[in-house]
Amino acid sequence: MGKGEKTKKIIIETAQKLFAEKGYAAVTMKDICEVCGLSRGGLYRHFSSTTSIFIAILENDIEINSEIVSDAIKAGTPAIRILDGYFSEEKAALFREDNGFYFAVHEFAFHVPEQRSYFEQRVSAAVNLVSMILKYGMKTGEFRVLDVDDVAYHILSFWDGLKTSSPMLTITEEFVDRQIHLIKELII
Amino acid sequence: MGKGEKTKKIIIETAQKLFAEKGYAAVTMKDICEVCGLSRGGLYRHFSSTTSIFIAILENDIEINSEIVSDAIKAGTPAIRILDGYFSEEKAALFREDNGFYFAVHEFAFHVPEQRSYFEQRVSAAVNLVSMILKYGMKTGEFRVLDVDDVAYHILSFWDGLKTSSPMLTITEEFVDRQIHLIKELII
Amino acid sequence: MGKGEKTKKIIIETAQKLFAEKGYAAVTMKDICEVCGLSRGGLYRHFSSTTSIFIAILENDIEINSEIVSDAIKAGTPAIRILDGYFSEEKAALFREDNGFYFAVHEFAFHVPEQRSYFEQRVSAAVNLVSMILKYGMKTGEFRVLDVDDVAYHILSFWDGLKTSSPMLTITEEFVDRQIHLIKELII
Amino acid sequence: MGKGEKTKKIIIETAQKLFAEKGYAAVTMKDICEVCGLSRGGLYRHFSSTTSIFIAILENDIEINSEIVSDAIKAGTPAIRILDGYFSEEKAALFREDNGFYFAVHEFAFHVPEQRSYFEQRVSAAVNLVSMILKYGMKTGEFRVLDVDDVAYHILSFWDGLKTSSPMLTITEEFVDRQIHLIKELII
DNA sequence: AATGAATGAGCCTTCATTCAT
DNA sequence: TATGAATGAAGGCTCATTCAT
Repeated sequence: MGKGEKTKKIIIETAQKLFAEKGYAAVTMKDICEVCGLSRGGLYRHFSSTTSIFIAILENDIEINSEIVSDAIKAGTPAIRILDGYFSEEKAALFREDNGFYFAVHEFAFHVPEQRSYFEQRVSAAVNLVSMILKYGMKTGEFRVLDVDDVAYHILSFWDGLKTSSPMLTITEEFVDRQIHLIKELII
Repeated sequence: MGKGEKTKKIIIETAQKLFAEKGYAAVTMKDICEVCGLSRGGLYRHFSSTTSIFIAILENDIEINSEIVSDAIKAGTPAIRILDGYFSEEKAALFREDNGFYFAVHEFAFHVPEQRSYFEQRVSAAVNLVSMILKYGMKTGEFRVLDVDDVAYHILSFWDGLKTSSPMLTITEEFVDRQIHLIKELII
Repeated sequence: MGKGEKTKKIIIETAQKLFAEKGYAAVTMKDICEVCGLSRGGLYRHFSSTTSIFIAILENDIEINSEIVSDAIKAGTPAIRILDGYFSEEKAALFREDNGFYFAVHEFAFHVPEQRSYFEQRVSAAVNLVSMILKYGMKTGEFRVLDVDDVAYHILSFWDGLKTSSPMLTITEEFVDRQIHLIKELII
Repeated sequence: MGKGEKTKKIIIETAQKLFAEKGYAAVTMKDICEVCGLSRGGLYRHFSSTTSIFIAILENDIEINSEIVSDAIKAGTPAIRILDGYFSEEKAALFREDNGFYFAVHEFAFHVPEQRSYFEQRVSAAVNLVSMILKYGMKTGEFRVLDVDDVAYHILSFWDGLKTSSPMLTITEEFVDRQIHLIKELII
């Protein structure tokens, strides 16, 4: 990896933390310079705007959950186990310190309409993931839902609401566990 | 209402539309001057920052649903009818043009931590409202839920996710109707 | 004249001197702030670029020679006298301290192609002026030229060359007088 | 010619076109890097500023007209023929695409006073050239002028005005031919 | 109450210039 | 010789904020 690539990687990783902390709109190029320990000109050599940095973060931040899930399905893991895995990851995300990045993604999509495709991709990827698990659970006879896609979207939307608000609310683990329990009742 | 009060009202109403359109962070005092047709000094006579204007909007925007619901309960309206009313209002909000204001409220809460109480109040008021309906439905025997508060929060979080993302996604009426149907199955 | 108008006038007049001194391309908004004793924001309230300031100067700098000449013609002043008057003004311009403004106008026309109309107007106005004098002199029998327009353009081009180079060369009064004498021989 | 010399030559030639197109003041080292296909460091190895590059261009661009003219005189070519040759070269320059370089030279002289000697040399070389032709024409009895130097400077100044403005004005060949004709009448 | 002129701070952006490789 | 990463200074531009009118 060349020197330029290394710097780019540092920028992407450091900036992501900053966006998680301050949201999308409040971050300036100057802020990013500071946290990266780079001069103005040095940062501009690699990125010309916060928008382009954010896009680079999104491209770098592709979730690989999908593979984990399809591998588990191939391996014959019980659907409920896979679902639990998914839920515990989502739960963990709620309590991670970079918890605010999820909100920043929403803010980015709101403020930069021409880049909404990234947002839409994330949403549909997530819906597909949940759908995949549900369909598999239907096949194994573990789950019983009326319309897989609707339920998948419902679950997604629920998590979305929770994750978007979590930086602003005090949420306890027990509370999240009860919510997870509730969803599981809905589909079993 | 004195002239000052009138101007204040105009500012609050006009600015709310602007926040709905551009979100919280992107709106400047200058923007508000322009849409209100006021000069800089004129606006500052009434408000000293976008934050204070946003707070005034929030205070002005207190939802009166609560009364409608409690009145309906007193009147002995079937719980399912009340719930349907609530849902159709939420649905309507998704397709209103000021659809983005809901997102702006989240942005405000994220960026102005010291004012999160407004956000928390809104959330808890909404949870209480749904709780009230659910409890009433339990009493009338129309609904059957395990834990009223958990379900209320679940429903809230679902709507929250939907409303927060709706400005960025294309959502159809049929889709929302199916989601509402799904929730109703969950509690009946 | 309102306060804004006054400030605008000050900017136009002060900036013209600066352009005369430094040329068009080398002048920055910051420079103009400094010479005008205005803050950045204060200057930007009135003009958004050096280009717009330069245009305002050009609009303000319309030469009124044309009227002087036509008045003189109406009054029956000998053509040679009118021509002498024109030449002595041009000569004076060569030795004035704002001598460089003429070059700045050329620079402006070169660097801002979309605004060349101002340059073309100046050139054709000047040609017309000289033409007018020559035609009058032909009528009074004082001058004898083959083609009035060609000679007018020739004279203009000569002065243009002199004026454009004068800030960079050391030119003496005697030299200019001899050149004027030469032109007069050409047309008499 | 070593590799360094070759690169230097490329820079000088490529940069001259750029100066002809954009003038002196608007060209940056970065621009020159780009048109030369050189990196920043690569360019700086040879030249340390746009000024030094411009000077190198001027040194490289010494006109050899003088020799052509003196050779023609030695060969006994009629003065009018030599003058015509000079004029047609000047005319050609007006319609060449690097037409703007002449203006760039003026700009350079205006903005870099400490290097005006190059400008002065060019002017006096040109005056001398025309003087030489005129004197020769006087000797052969072809021309009749009062003061050779004054007329030479007059002619020069006329061309200078034309060449300096030509990038900004639309000039036709017929127009230039008529102007040349006019000058010839002046001296014959 | 309201206007709009002015200030000054702060971010954006582009370069000239240097330097390790 | 040449590359391209990095610095830092300079100028552009926008705003929040104040103030005389």
